[in-house]
Order: sequence, then structure tokens, then C-alpha cells
Amino acid sequence: MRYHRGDIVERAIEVLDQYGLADLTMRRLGSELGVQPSALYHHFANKQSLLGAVADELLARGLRPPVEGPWDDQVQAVCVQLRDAMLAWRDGAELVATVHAFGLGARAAYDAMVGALADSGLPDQMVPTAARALLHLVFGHTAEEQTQLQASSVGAIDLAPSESSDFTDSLALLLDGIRVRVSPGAPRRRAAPRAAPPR
Amino acid sequence: MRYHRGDIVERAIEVLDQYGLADLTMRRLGSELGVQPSALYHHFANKQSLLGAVADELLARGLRPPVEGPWDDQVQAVCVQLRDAMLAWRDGAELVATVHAFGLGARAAYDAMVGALADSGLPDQMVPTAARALLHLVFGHTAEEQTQLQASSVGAIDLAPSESSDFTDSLALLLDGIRVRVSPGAPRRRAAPRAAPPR
DNA sequence: ACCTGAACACCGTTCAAGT
DNA sequence: ACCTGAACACCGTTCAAGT
Repeated sequence: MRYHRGDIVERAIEVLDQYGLADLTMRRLGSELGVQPSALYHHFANKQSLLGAVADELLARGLRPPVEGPWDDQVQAVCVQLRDAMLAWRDGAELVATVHAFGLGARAAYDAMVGALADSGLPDQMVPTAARALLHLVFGHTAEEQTQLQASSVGAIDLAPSESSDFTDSLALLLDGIRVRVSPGAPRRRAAPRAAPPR
Repeated sequence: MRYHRGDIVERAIEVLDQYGLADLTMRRLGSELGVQPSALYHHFANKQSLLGAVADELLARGLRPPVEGPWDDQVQAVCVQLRDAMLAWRDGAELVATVHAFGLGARAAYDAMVGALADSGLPDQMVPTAARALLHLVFGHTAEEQTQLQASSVGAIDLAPSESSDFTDSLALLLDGIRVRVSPGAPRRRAAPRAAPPR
């Protein structure tokens, strides 16, 4: 049977979800497809770029069309969608964080973030900076969150039940910083929310 | 000859700097120490935890004693020190980012960040959140920066000469967000700086 | 264009045994 | 306490050859 890049990426996501990142090897993926490992090198230059494509696909699947509304709601929506997309697969966040640390993947995620920031009133030259900062926060936080989730599901003690509210709080911190840079004439439709009250 | 954890970590940093993260293997490190690879398992449970210790040491070496002055200068100083510590070694940032994504390492870095935030006037329950957000930004950004630096030093084209000013700008964004949460009575000694003017 | 088969040069980790 | 020697069960990648 003959495959294309898309088929291989799709199967790679299934292997990732079933066996984890450590067992997503070229040999295992090959045998899962009923193909020699060397056949994969006809579609991808190396494992690194295959993983990049997997990360891209995984994130792109989670992104919804832009919502109507204020820019900060849009940014928040993109961040939540990216987080959910990673948490939906075993080791999804670790994969994205690793691949992103090596400068690959997450193209669609970056574009979505830039799109959401486009009509914020943020100075043009700050938009890429803000988008990158948001992505680092989302990827970094979700990777940490997922390792803890998976560790505690394997039997360890969990002392941090508020991981997902921590995600929202971190995001709010950075969003407030972005609002400060938004020029006064721009559509700043809502006030900065306060921190969640102590429980 | 007999070694302790510290000796092994120290030699691991040298191997990292000379040969890169991909060649920092248990076998290579063993032979570099004149020892069987299996001997390393007497000091570390596995490669993962050895890498965690290496990341910790690498960051701890870059941290200076806290400076006197406003909290935001202290936070900025810690972030710059961490970035410099990672950039000082080949693949230093990739190592830290990878290890941190798996929930290990960076203990000293976290403590330093919390220390710098302690007298900011930020509500106590927000301090860990802000510290984690800052670390994700610093680690994520520096990893991206270092891959680009090393890629361009190998011969690729570099279209982004302003990577280090991007670091400062991202940080300023998040610091502004933190300032918003600082209670009015606290020592907020300086106004939020503006974004760098377009060049 | 896509794949096989075989090989090359490695890995991390375990474990009985030594000193 | 620290290390050796040998083994186990794998890796990513290359490359001539096939269809």
C-alpha cells in the first residue's frame, strides 16, 4: 500500500496517543503502517521534521475559526484551544514543547495568535513579540500541567488541584501587560479583570 | 577513580558544551570519565534525572546574589542571568527547556524568581503563578533564540537580528501585567516603561 | 514515486559479580 | 560504596536494489 505525508502524520498521532512519545519511533511507526522504517524517509527528511509535522497537525486540529468579539476574547480563545488540543493526546504538550524548543512546528498556532492580536490596537511591531510570548506561556504551562496530570494518574500524590486556574491566571497576567501597550484610541472594550479571589 | 554526583554533573556540562545535547549520552559520558556507562547508574536513577541535575547546575551557576533595589529590577536581573546562563553553553537552553517540559530541574531558578517577587506587593497567592509564567517565557524564548543563533552560525541566513531586544520586550509585557496586580500601597517605585520605538 | 532488505553505528538500562 | 563486563532489547539513518 502507498502512503502520503498526511497518512503517516495521522498514524503517528495514533501511535503517540496509544504508546506515548518515547515509543513513537520510526521503527514502530513503520511496523504500524506495515512498512519498513526506511520507507518513511521517502516522506520526511528525518524524525525531527516528522515530529514537527505531527505537532503542527495536532495543534491545527484544535483551532476553531476566529470568534466574533473583542480581541482579548479572541486571544483567550486561541490559547484555550491550543491547550485543549495538546491535552487531548497523550504526551501532546511534551511533543509540542520539545519540537517548538528546537524551532519547528506551531506555524498554524502562531498565525492564529497573530490574527487574534491584529485588531487589538497593539503597535504593529509588537504583535509578533506578543504572539511569541503567548505561545511560550501556553506551551510551557501546558507541558508542565500534562506531566503532572499523567504523573498523578499513574499513582503519585497530587498537591496541585488548581493547575487549570493557574493557566487562566498566567494568561490574564500577560494579557494585562498587552493591554497597557494598546493605544488609547483602539477598541479596548473591557476593563482588565482582577485576580481570582483567594479561596 | 571514584566519583560523586557533582563530578559527573560537571563533566556532563563539558561534554554538552563540546559535543552538543544529542551526543551527551550515558556511554559517551562514561567513557569521558574513564568508567563503564553502568557505573553512572550508581549515582543517578536514569538519564532523565542526570539531565535534570545538569540543568539545575547550569542555571545555578549563572545566578548572582540578589541585587538591591526595586522588585522589578530584581526580576529583570534574574531573567537576564538565567538567559545568559543558558546561552553560555552549547544547547544549554534546549536542555533546560526539554528537562523543564518534563517537570524536572530549575529549582534554584524558581526560588530566585519567587525571591525577587516577594517584596513586589503582588498578592501572595499570585507569586508562584507569576514566577512560573516568567520562567516559561525565559526558557521558551531563550531556547528559540539559541536554536536560531546556532543555526545561523552554521551558515543559514539570519533575518532576525533583534532577537535579544525581543527578549526584553516580551519580559516588559509580562512585567507590566504583574504591575497591574501590585496593590497600590506597595512599593511600585517606577512607571511602566514604554515599548522600544520602531527603528 | 514509493518501497524492501540489509547493514552501520550506535542507544538506555539491568544485573551478577568483583573490590 | 562504587565499579566492571556482559548482555538485552532496542534506536535513527543510509543505500543499493527492486516495481
